[in-house]
Amino acid sequence: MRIGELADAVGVTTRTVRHYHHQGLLPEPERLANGYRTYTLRHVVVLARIRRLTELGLGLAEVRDVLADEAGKDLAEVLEELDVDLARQEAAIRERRARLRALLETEGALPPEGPVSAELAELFAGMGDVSGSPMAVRDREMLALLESTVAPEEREGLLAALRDGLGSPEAVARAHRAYALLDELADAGADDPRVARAARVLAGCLPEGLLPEEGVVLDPGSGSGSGSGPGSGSGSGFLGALYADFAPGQAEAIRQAMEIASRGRRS
Amino acid sequence: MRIGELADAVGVTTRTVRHYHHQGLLPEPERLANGYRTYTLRHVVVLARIRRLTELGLGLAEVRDVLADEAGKDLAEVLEELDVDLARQEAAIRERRARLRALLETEGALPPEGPVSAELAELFAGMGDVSGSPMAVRDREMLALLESTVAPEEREGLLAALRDGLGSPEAVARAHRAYALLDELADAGADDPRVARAARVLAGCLPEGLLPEEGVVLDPGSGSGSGSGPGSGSGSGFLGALYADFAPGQAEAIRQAMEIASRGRRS
DNA sequence: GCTTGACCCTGTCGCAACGTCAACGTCTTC
DNA sequence: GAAGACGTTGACGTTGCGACAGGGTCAAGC
Repeated sequence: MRIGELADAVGVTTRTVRHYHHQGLLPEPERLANGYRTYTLRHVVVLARIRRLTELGLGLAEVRDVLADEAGKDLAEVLEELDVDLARQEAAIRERRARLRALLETEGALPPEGPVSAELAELFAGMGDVSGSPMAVRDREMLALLESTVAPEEREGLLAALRDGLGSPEAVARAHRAYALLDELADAGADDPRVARAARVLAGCLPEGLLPEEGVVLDPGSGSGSGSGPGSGSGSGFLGALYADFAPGQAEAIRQAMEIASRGRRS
Repeated sequence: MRIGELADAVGVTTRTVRHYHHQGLLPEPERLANGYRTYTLRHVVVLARIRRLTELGLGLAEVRDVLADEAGKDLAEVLEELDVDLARQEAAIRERRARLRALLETEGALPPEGPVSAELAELFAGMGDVSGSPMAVRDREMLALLESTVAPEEREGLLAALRDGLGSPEAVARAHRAYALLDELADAGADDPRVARAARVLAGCLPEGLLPEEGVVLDPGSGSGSGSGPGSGSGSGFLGALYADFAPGQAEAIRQAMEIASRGRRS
């Protein structure tokens, strides 16, 4: 038998056969004078065994081990752990599919800020179209980001805080006003006279639990979230980038708003 | 923000970030005088979006397309076909796991000739331990091979034929006798006087439907199985290798047995 | 001023299981 | 003697990074 016949007999390509030779799975057969490999029935049997194993999902290295150990016994072990592995993969795929279906079935879960959870999509929908307000767009991006980076148990708190802050039509209207005022500060300095008013309106929108000092961690990736030191200002890291992304007037308004809100909480 | 901070914020490695740069998924940010990349909030947002997409199972190329198209619309299409793809993967894994469990739960399905179906394992078990007979061992290997290479609809016929030929204790005993006689011919020539007797006993074991002229195709991989020409003897291909693997006396006995069996069928 | 350690840079190899040329020899057949 | 189907070795491409190698840069402590 030559290589093509062997390959046909077992239903693989000649490339595969040669690959198995190269990997030491299938012994190299005798060669004819012209260099052609000549296979025997033994090779067909072994190749078919290799295929049965690979089709179960074993890697070639595992197949080699199984073949070398010349015993059916620890094949069982390999298959057991393979089953565990496949179970994990299956679970992973199912979870992905579940999320996929949730995304596809939820109206509004797919737009520009990328896929978000059904819950967040609902909150976004409640705010209506915000494409006219850069601040609102940025905010939605931030929320999408936070949702995906925050630990699962904190995620629920985040969503609760948002529902708290956007639950009523009046709250939504307040939020829109705040966004509008901040948008107006797009090229204002920190000392702009409009800053104070924007800060006051914004403070009225900040839901409890979203202040950086407590509740939901605003700095994804900071892990256990130990206090980031006193007066962690705008120097570095995520919060730094957050503030750096705002115009000076906007940043100032936000800082003031947070101060107002946290004073309100203390009282 | 520097690359490590960005990576921490989104929960990936710096290597991943650089990889995304290289693949054009994430735009290269400004560089500091020392060559360090300095990221902004925009990059965090985009990186998080990339992650959300990859975690759904999208490939980087698809993510790039989705990001470039700057629309949520055909994201839905991509996700739809991704779902189809995942469904196929999930089905494949489930089937493998089903086969795995069948193997692990079937006593005797794993020994030396490799994993075989539960049905075939049962037939093997019915024959008892054959490790003392090279012919029987070879035969089992052949059957394992055939089972795995034959088309599914022919497989049932093969198993039926085997059950037919090994169904009764007497049939099994006959088979053992035939194996023993063939084993004795291991180094006999084609003209050995014992050949005729072995052929007669063997002919009594051959189940109908296993003769090469009809029924189950003995040549796996020959596909539609058009007649392999007149007098397809021992020249080439699978059947050639099959006969080449026997000692001359054995091959002759088998040939005679098949002739006897097919004469018996014609009458 | 020097070391140490924690960062950053670019570039390359490795991984799994083959597919896919490339460039060439060989066998058969018309 | 030329075509067409086969065989040979060898090398690169695929996916999403991990793991080096072989360097700079920067802050802190001696």
